[in-house]
This record gives sequence, C-alpha cells and structure tokens, in this order.
Amino acid sequence: MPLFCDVALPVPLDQMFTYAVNGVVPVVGARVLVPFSGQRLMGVVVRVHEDAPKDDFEIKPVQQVLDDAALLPDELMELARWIAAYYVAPLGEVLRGMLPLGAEVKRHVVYRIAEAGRRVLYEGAAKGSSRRSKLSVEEQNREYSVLNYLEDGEAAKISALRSATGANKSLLEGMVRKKWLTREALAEERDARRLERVAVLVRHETGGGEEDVANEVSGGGYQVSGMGKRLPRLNENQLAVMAELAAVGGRMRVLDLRGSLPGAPESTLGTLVKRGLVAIEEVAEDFHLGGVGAHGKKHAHEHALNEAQMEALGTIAAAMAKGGFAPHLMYGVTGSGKTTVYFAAMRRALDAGKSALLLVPEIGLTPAMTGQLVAAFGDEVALLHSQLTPDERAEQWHRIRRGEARVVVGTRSAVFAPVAKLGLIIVDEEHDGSYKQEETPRYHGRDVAVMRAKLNDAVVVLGSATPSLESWANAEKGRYARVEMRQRVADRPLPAVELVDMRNEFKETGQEQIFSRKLIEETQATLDRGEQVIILLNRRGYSFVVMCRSCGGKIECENCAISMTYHKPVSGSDAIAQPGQRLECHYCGFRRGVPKTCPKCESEHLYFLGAGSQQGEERLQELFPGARIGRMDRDTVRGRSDMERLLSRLHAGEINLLVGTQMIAKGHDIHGVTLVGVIGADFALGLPDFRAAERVFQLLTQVSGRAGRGDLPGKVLVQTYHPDHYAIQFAGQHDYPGFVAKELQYRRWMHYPPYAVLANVVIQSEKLEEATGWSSVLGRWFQQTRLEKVRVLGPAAAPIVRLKRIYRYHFVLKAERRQVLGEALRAMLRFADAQGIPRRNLVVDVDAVHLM
DNA sequence: AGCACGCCGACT
DNA sequence: GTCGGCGTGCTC
Repeated sequence: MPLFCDVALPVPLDQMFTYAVNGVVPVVGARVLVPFSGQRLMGVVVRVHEDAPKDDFEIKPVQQVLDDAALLPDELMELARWIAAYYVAPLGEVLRGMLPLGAEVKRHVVYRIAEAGRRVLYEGAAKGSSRRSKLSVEEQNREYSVLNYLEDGEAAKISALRSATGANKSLLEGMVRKKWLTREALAEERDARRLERVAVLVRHETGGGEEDVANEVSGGGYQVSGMGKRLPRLNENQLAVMAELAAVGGRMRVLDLRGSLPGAPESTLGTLVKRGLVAIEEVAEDFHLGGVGAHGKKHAHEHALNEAQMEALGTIAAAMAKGGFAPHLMYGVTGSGKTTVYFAAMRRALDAGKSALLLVPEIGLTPAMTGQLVAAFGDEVALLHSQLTPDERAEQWHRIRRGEARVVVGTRSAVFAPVAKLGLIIVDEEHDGSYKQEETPRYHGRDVAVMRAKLNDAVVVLGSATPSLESWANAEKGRYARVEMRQRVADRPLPAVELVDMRNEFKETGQEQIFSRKLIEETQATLDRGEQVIILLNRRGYSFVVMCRSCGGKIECENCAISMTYHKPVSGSDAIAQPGQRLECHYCGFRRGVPKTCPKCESEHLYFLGAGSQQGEERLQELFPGARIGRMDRDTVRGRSDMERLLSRLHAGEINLLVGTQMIAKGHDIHGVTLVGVIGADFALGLPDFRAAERVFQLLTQVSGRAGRGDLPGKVLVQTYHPDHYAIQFAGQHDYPGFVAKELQYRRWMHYPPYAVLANVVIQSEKLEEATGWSSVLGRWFQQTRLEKVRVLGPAAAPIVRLKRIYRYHFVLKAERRQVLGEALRAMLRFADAQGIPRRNLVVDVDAVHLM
C-alpha cells in the first residue's frame, strides 16, 4: 500500500503538495524536508493517506522526517487552518508564522566541480587566462583556485570557499552559469538552541604513564609533551590558559576563559588548538533568561487589590473555575490597575494547573512589566518579543513546548505559543493596531487569541481603556462578558483636560508656533514645582514636509508617493543647507541630501513645514534652558535598552521634560508626571480613514492617562485645530461610552465595521500599466458578477499609490456576513488566477486596519 | 517565493 | 560563436 502525505509549504500558493512516504511515516503536524522546484524546503504534514493523486505529476519522495511526534499539536493545526480560511492565506505561510524554527533548518548552498570545470582546470591551465573574459586577472585566478579547491569532487559551502579562495557569491554564481560548477541546495537540521564554544583540554597518552597534559601543567611542569614528541615551550599566556583549564577540570566556556584571563590575547587559544593541546567543542547553551534583569519591583501578587480589581478578578476567576470558552472585555480607565488584575488572574490559572498567555503590543513589553513578571513568576515565564534572535526565539519556544514555562508573555505571534492546558489568554491594550500583522498571513492577534481560547475552552480577557469598536460591539451584543473598572486606583482623579484652540492662537499671535502660550506657561509652572512634563508630538524628524514656494510641489521619495521628512544633523546649528542633513522617507528608508533647489522647477525657494519631535526638542531647549529634556521616538529609541534607559532616567527625575511620538503614550507608569501636552494629535482627523476618529480618541486618552498617576493630580493640554470634533470633545471629558455611542452610529450609517466585515484588496506591480490594467480587469469582473450582499468600492488608487517602487490600486469589499465576504474573495482569486494575474501581485487583507 | 529554462543583445 | 541579463512558467 503506497503511502502519501500532503505537505503545506511556505510558498504563496493556495495548495498542498503530495509526496511519497519512504521509510519513516510522518504524523500530521510533523515537519518534513521535501524537494520542491529545485529547492529543499521544510513543510508541515497536514494529511497522511493512500489516495494516489489523479493528475499525473511526478510524485517525489519525502527527503527527511524531522519530528517523530507532531511538533504542532492538533489544536494549533486547527487554529492554523482557521487562520488560512479566515484570512484567505496559504496554509503553509500560516504555519511558517507559527513555528519560530527557521533557526533549526539551516539552508545553505553547496558547490561542486562539474565536467566543464575539470576541463578548464586541466586544459585551461596550460592555455592561461582567456582573453575574452571580462573578469579581471585576479578574478580569473580566484576562479582557478576555486576549481582547484573542488578538484577532489567534494561539495563545499560558500563559507569554506570564501575563506579558502576569497571567492564571493557572484563569482561562484558566474561559474555555475558557465557550467564549471554545479550548485545544490541543502537543508539540514540543527540544534535550535544557541551553541556556545567550550574549550576542552586534549588528553594525550604520554608514554605508558597515566599522566596527561592537565596533570603536568597543574603539577608545575613547564614542558608539555604530547604524543611522545616534544613540543616547543609555551609562552606565559598559553601556560596561563592551560593552567586555568586544568584547574577547572579541563573544560571551560570560551567566554568564561576570556573573562578570567583578561590579559591574554584572543589568538592564544587558537594557537593551543592548532597545536592539538586544546579542542573547541560547540555545545548547546544552557538556558539564560536573555537580558532580563531583576527590576526590583514588588511582587505583583503582593499588591492588595482594591474593590473594583477584586470584582474584576472574581468574574474572570469564576469563568475559569466554571470551565469552557468565556470571552471577556475588560474596560478599565487608564491607571485603574488592569495589570494587577492580569497578574492575579494568571496566578489563579497557574494554581489551577493551567497555563496562561499574556499578549502585549509591540512597545508594551516594557522593562517595568518584564521585571514584574520575573518577580511574580520566576523561571516559569517565557518571553517572546520582537527583539529575540531566531535562536533565542526557538529556545523559548522549546521551553514552552516542554512545559517548562507555563506563563508566556509576548507580542502578536506569541498567540501561537505551544503551551499545554491553556486556561487563560489576556490581550492587553486590545485596541492596539500592532496586533494586526501587516504581511501574509495578515491575521489579527486579538482575534486569533479569541479563536484559540475557543478551541481550548479557555477564558480570554481583552483589556483596554479604549476598547476597539469591534470588541465593544461584541460586548453590547452579549458575546463578550463585560468587566469594568471606572476608577483609578487609590481614588486618584483622572486628569483635567483643557483644549487649546490653535486657530485662535494663530489669530492672536499672528504666527504659527509649535507650542501655544498656554502650554509654555503651564510647562514652566510645572517644572518650577519640581514636577515632570510629557509632550506628545506625533511626528518624527525635524520637518515632515519640504515645499517649494514657486511650484507648490513637495519633495517626494524616489520610491514612494510620500513626502520626505527632514532630519537635522544631531549637532546641528540653525543654518539650513549644511552638509550632513538629510531627507528621509519614513516608509522605505530612502535617504538623500537636502537639495539647494526644487527638483521639479529648480527654484531656490524651498521651505520646511510641519514640526516633528526633533524640532520640538530643539524648541523646548530654547524655551526652557534649565529643563532636563529627553526625547523618545524611533530615532532615539532603537532597542529595548534605549527605552529602558530613558524610562529609568525619567523615573529617577534625571529627565523632567520628555518629548516624543506616540511611543510615549503607551502604558508607562511614571508617577512624577503631572502635565501632558498634546500637539498635532488631531492631524489624523483630516485623513480619509474611517477609523481616524477612533484612533485620535485612543491616542488622546492613552497619552492623557500618563498624567497624574502619582499622588499629585494631573493636567492635560490638547492643542487642536478641531476643538469641536466629537473625538476631541469626548476625549476631553474622559467619556469613552459617549464617544463609542456616537462613533457606532456613524459606522452603522456608513456600513463600516463593526456593522460590516471588510477586506482590502490591493493590486500591486512595479509597472503602473500592470497595476491599472489588472485593477480594471478585476473591476469589470466585480461589476459583471454582482456578488450577492457584497459591496465593492473601487478600483481606486491606494492612499499611497506608490510604495517602495510598487504601484498600488485597491478595492474595498464590505459585506454583512463573513462567510459571504470570504467566498467573494476566493471567487475573485480564482478569476484572477484564470486571468493570469500572479498571486503575489494581489494582497488580500481581511479586517484591514489600515486601508493604505 | 525561488528556481530552471530559454530567448536575445553584446561582445569577441 | 559564447556570455550573461532578464522574462516566463512551474513547483507534488
């Protein structure tokens, strides 16, 4: 009986591939290595069966079965299938996102000498270099030495060839094209854990005696003998290394060895290895909780819970005790102590023998929370965040899979953590846009969390001070139980919010200023009282538009239809066109110098518009020369440690005035802050985005929440050009329910989520004609098929019509029911396929968050 | 996506 | 005549 297995491969193709099983029969959920279009790929087995495929394509055999048990449990396989169907994404790509094990299968290319290569080697040697060749003599020599190196017929990796001959990839590829070499792709399994180098003393038999090198060295001998031959004397450094190794029993981590002998040069060990006295072994590193310091915070569970927190915990705990799927929406104002409840609920889950998952937004994995987690859960916690290397990620993944970590905290993809006996999932700041993955598979971490809880009969808690309208509507419909905390802890008041009408400010002062008189005045007063100020200036860089006075054009990125942002050199002076300054595209990263004249009309009258955080900082420095100013944006915070440093300086009071982009709005708990200034947060209200009001409301509320978290009450000043807009008004009154009621009304009228399900379909191509042509082909199809109960808007140019050199047009599909939407999308993809529109040029984004 | 294959212009 | 650059089509 022939056996076949269907394998999901990480390629953008909506199908499985059938392979013949030879030898080991893989189980569903195991990884296999298979040949695929001249490559070797890792895939996941989704079905094992005996049905020979009808179509006669060549059935290739599975090359290697990598797991003898399912690496992904049934439950996660089911979740993967759900995601693939829901988000109209290939299952193989979904699975690739779930397994962080890219590190385990290392793909590499090996080269082997070919017949033609041998001929060149033997005949060409006499002929000398070909005159015809465009290559330099040096490169020809290099090619020759590559052939020489490979003469024995063994395959070699590029790294070996590079170090032996100095050949680079393009040289080797050139030789493959000339058919001098053949190339093979290999994929081999590797231990996922990080390897560390250990130095080991090599034992040598010395004559017939029992003595070995270690004894001789530690016994004070100055001569080392090996294999009966006398070796040259060792120098001091070498002896020190030998002695150190002998002293600890002959084995030591290379890292530690360096640490204990700081004086010895790096090369010493290498010399000893060459002489055969020391060997280097690579062993899997023991687990280290990478980079997590103990941030000596009090144990979270030691905090006494207040009444509202107890009630919230009670509801969640009761649901856990009862068992079964139970989704909750936890609406708690900023500063109401949601984190404390999360921790207590997670503790309950552990106590009940279950495990718990806490999802946080990208920036949310703050040092403070990390410290609290370690304090509360010790080494039972596994952290999965964006800054782990693939190896570290895999290491954490395996710890979780083995059941060593029952509390998992992480960003979006942590929702796939392979925990057993899942009892509780918490999604912190569930409204946060970073839960949406902006590449295939375009899943929403929050929604996947709810689905996973459902598949696991677990409790899920979506927490926020500004819940998404989708979640709020679900609570209204009774699908989610509601948990509310409307008071701040310790009865602290929410900050008073004052709006500053910038239109009046302009009328009265006659000039455009970043900071209003009111904000300057209040800032000064706050600093004078020894308190701290946070100012949100929601744009990076110095000026976000460079305009030409003559033609009115803006300087755009070469690759994108986007204005470039001006960044001042760090130690800049006031003068404008100086070297070192640059324009930067915040979408593709393209940089250029600042031109002297307009690229379009050559006019010299360029001017810089729109203040970003960099300019804000500079202005603040002028206004408050005595202030200790810090800036927090993507330019000053690159890694977690930068954020950590800024926050701890803020905590310590080393900074008393912090300016930054929206990353300052998220979750930080700094007690000395009593004034928050908000600049340009209402800019988004002018954008053609149906979620603009929701975003602005969330941002205002979140940043306001940074004020008055200590003993002193806080105040918020919002500078706005839209003081009457309901998002601004309701945010000023801390009236989330009021805002939601109004916004839901608008969404209902406009048939937008949560009253409709929506998908964005982007048609993209580097060639404008392709993008427009395919768009109209699809547009005509949509018109003709008149899909039932689906509204189609478009085709239209996407809001950013060109991004990274790719032209983009889009449709927005709206439907009342999800099923209908999914069918429409699949029908569209089938049509597109029949029309020969390549799948990679179509992006389907179900529940799109940005319609960019 | 990534790879092989094949057509075509450039160079000798 | 080769070399190598890129467009096309397929992948169990």
